[in-house]
Amino acid sequence: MIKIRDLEYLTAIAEYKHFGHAADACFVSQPTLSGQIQKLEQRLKLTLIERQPRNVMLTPAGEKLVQQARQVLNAANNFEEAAKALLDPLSGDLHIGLIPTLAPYILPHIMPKLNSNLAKINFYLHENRTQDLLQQLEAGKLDILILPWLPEMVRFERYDLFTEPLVMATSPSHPLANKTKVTFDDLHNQKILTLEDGHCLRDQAMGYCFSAGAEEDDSFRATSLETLRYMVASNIGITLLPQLATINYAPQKHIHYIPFESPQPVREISLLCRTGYAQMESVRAVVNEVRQAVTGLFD
Amino acid sequence: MIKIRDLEYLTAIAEYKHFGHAADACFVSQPTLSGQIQKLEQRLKLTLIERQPRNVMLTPAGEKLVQQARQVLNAANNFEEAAKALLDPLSGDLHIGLIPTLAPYILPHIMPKLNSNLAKINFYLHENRTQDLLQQLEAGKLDILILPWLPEMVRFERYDLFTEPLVMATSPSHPLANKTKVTFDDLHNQKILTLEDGHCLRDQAMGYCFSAGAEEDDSFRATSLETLRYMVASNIGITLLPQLATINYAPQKHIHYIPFESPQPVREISLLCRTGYAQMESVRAVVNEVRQAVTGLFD
DNA sequence: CCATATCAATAGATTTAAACTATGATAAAA
DNA sequence: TTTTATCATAGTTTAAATCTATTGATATGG
Repeated sequence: MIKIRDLEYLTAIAEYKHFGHAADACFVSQPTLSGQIQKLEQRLKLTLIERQPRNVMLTPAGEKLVQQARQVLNAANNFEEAAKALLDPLSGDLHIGLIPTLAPYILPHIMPKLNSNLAKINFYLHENRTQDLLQQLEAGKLDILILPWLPEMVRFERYDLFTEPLVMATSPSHPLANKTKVTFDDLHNQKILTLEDGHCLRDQAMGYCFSAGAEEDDSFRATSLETLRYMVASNIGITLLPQLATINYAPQKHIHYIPFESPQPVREISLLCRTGYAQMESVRAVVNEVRQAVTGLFD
Repeated sequence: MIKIRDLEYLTAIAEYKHFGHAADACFVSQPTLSGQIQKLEQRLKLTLIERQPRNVMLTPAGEKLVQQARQVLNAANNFEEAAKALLDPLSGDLHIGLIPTLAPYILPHIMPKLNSNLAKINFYLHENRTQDLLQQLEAGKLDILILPWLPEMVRFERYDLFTEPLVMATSPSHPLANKTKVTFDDLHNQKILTLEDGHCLRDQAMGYCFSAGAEEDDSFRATSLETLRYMVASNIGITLLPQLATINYAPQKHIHYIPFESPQPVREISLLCRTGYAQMESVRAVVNEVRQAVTGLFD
C-alpha cells in the first residue's frame, strides 16, 4: 500500500517543479525526496516526472496521480482535524470564503458574535469570486463559503442563512428618487449601472432588470460596489444594491435607497461546506451564530 | 502525519472487534497491531477503543475517526487503482451492483458484450436492494450501480442508460387479457399483486397503480418477480412487470403481457458511480456498451 | 571555450520504527 | 480450581527512510 509521505513528496514536486525546493517544503534533504520518488515510480511502474535539464515537469500520468494524491492528502487532513476537534470541540482553524459584494457588509454583523461565542475557533477570511471560492472549497483550502446559492453548488452541503432583498439606489435628483417604493415596471427603459463580469450580483441583478425592460449602461462597469455607489451618487445612473450594503453606509445624503414592491428581487444567501467535512460541529455553530446575527436586519 | 497502515489497523479493529482477528486480517501479529493502536491513541491523545475483557468496542471518538479513516483508505485505494488503470487502461476489477428486479433480465443482454469488448476488465456482479447498494457504493465496496434513479442519488455521478416501460401481466382468463393495449383507467378497482417491502419496483409500480385507483392485494407479497409471475399465471391477480422481465421469458402461454397506452408507467434506469472514482474510463466504456446493447429492445 | 553554478542522482552510514517471537496478566468458562 | 481466550508487555530483528558527502551532467557567463 502507498504511503502518505510519498504522496506529499509527489504533490510537492508538482507544486515546485524542482527537487530541491520540494524537498525543503517537505523538510527533508533533496536526495531523500529524489530517492523516494524513484521508488514510487518503480513500484507503480510508471514514469511520473520528466527530468529535463533544469526543467522538471510531470508526465500526463503524473498529473493524473497528483490529483488522486491530493484527494488522499485531503482525507488524511480531515482525519487529523477530526481528531483534534474531538479533543477540543469548537476549536481549531476555520477558513471562510465570501464574495466581495457580501463580505464587507455582513462581516461587521457576524464577526463580533463569532469571535466572542466561538472564541476557540480561529477564523480566517478569504474574499474572492464565486468560481474561485468553489474551487478552493473543493481543494480543501477553504472550509466554508458564504454566498448566494446557485444550482451548480448541489455537490456541497448547504445551510440557508437568509434572503437578502436588492434595493434600488438613485441620486436624490433622479425622477424615481422620492418614491417610497419602486415596482418592477419602474425599471422599464432605465439605464442600469453594473459591476464587471464575474460578480454573481451582476448576473442576478441584471437578470431582474433586463426582464423588466431595463438596459445596461455598457459604457461603464464598476469593479466594486463602492465604486458603483459613488457613480450613483454622482447621478451617472441608477443600480440595484444588496440591502446589507445600504445599512449604516455613507453617503446617505447623496443617495436614496428605495425598496421594491413585492415581488422583490432577492438573493438567497447560503453557507456551503464539503459533505463529509471533519468539523461539522463548528460549521453548525457558525450557521447558528450567523442566523441569529441577521435576524431583524431584514424586517 | 498519520500513516495509512495505522488507519488499516483501526478499521480492522472496528470491523472485527477483536485484536487477534483484526491482526490476522492485516497479516500482522497481534502484538504489532496492539502496539500500533496504542501509539496511535497516544499520538492523538484520545482513547479510541474500549477494552472490556472479552469485549472490544470503539469509543464514540473511535467511531467518528473510523469513518474518517475509511475516507482516507478509499482515496488511497483510488490512487492505486488509478495507477493501475494508467498502466493498462480498461482493465482491472469492476464491482457492479444491480437490483433483483433488473439484474436477471438485463445481464443476458449486456454481459456478453461487456466480456468480449472489455475483456481486460473483471466484472463482479452484486445483487442487492437499492439502499444496501447505495451504502456499498459509498463505502467503496462497489464501483458502479445500475438501477432506477431516485432524487436521493444526486450525490453520485449519473449516466442515464434507458427508460424501461412497465407492462401489465395477466392470466389468459382475466377480463383484460385480450386487449392489445391497456390504459391508466383500466387499473381502476383492480387488485394488484405486489413485491415485498424494500423493492423499489414495488414503490414505483404501486405508486402508478394507486393513483389510478387500483388496490393492493395485501394478503400476499412476493419475494421475487418470478414468484409474482407464477402467481399471475395461476390467476391469483394481476401485476405490473418491467418490460425486460417479459422478453424471452417463459411461461409465455400462461401469461399475457400488455403494454400501456401512453403515458406509460416507466422506470428510468441509470448508472451511478462515485464522483471522483479513479477508473472513469472504464465506467464510460461500460455506459457505452450498455447503451448499445439495449438499443432496439424498447422500440 | 573554459569556468562556474545549478541541479538531480548516487553511495554509504545512521537512525527510526515497525515487525516478530515469547511470555505475562486477567477474567470468563468449564 | 483449572483451562481457555484474549490483550498487553518485553526484548530482538529487520526494513526502510533519512542524512551527509559526492558525482555527473548541463546550461550560462565571462
